[in-house]
Amino acid sequence: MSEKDSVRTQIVDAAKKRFSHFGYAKTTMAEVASDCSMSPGNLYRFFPGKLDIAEAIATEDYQKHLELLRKVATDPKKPARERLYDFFFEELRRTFHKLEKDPRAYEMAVVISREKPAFANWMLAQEREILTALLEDGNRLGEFASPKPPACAEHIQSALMKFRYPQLWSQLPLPKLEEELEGVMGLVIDGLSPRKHEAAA
Amino acid sequence: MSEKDSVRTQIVDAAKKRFSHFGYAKTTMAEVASDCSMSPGNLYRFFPGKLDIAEAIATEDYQKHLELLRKVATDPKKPARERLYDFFFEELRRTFHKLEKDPRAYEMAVVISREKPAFANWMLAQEREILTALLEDGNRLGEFASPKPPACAEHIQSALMKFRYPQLWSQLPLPKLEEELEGVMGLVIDGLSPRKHEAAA
DNA sequence: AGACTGAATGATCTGTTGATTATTCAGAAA
DNA sequence: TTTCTGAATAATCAACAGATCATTCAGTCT
Repeated sequence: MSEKDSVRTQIVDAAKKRFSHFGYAKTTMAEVASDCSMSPGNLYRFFPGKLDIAEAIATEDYQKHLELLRKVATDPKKPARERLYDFFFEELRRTFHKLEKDPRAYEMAVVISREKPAFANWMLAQEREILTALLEDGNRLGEFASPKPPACAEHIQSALMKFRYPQLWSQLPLPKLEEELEGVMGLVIDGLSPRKHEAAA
Repeated sequence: MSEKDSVRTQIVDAAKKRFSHFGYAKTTMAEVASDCSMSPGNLYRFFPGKLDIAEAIATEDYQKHLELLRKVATDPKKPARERLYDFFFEELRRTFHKLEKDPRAYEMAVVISREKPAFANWMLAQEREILTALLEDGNRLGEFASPKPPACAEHIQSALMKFRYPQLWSQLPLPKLEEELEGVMGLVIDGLSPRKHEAAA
């Protein structure tokens, strides 16, 4: 199976080069196969289809991002509230830069989320797991008072949806988006209701 | 000028019938003109183009919705918090029903928001005005503690963006959406942070 | 003059034809 | 037997022609 895995990564690497250079639509399976010195038919022994190669690339890339998010969410030097901010700012900045300057990445994002909606759901679920742990941690530290962290994580994701696909919603520049994210997170964390005394920092 | 206005409404009415019966794309200016017993060219003395007729229809329709929202937001029998809930539930339900059962309305919404992005901004701004007044009222009643109502209204709109275009984001059924809206609004109003004492109802 | 018409214009849509290309699979190679 | 090939298939895409339609405007009517 290690043999198979190595062929898989060879295919993924070849496809990655092609996709990022010429775009998803403009690269053919025959080209990827030829880059790997194999026949087009052989690709299908490793992937069900072209789209699944793209998904493998996206998954690999997203895993790196997830690792960073996990690091941000568990930084022992910072209070939970700050980690929550960092989490979503990291999210916004990554997406923005990735889609802003790289039309190839944008193309792939569009194709994958159209043809593989489950992938987007999987990403949300991955992050929700991190978020849930962060909320539980915040509860433990007395910084948050969230009765049902998993549901709450979902609500936070809903509230910040706009910042997850920044260029889909608005053509706002990054600084403006950051300003708005700041404001919305302030609401989510502190709410509209008055406090009788200052909340714990 | 009253003469002109009456012709305008005649045109809008004819277009409304055609659009809702056959769809925006499938009705021609010639048909609308003929329904009004006038030549196609004459339409352009009253509207710059076809899209502007659609915009006039949408505006008229939206005004009714706005009136209802204003009523909801200022209901003297209810606390501000409840009015805020009602406001966004009303918004969600209207959009959902309108776009759900009427593919013509959906088509027009798509066309207008693609070709006239300013229109969507105008709608947001209208609602933001109502929302700002509601927040100020809530502050006055001691129910809210919003330092800058106009900015805060914007943030609330951002957080609830997902519920403004329900079918664009998710294929969730209305009850699921309502449940989620409930959760997000809870967050926005009460926040994640603990309260030392119960907030004012 | 001012209100209107309707033919002319050019942009956009529709349907069709001929590639191109993802995917399959019968069979060759190992 | 298992691994791979590459021709065959079917789906999708690109380009083009013709038709349709939004928009304009020279000219008519009142």
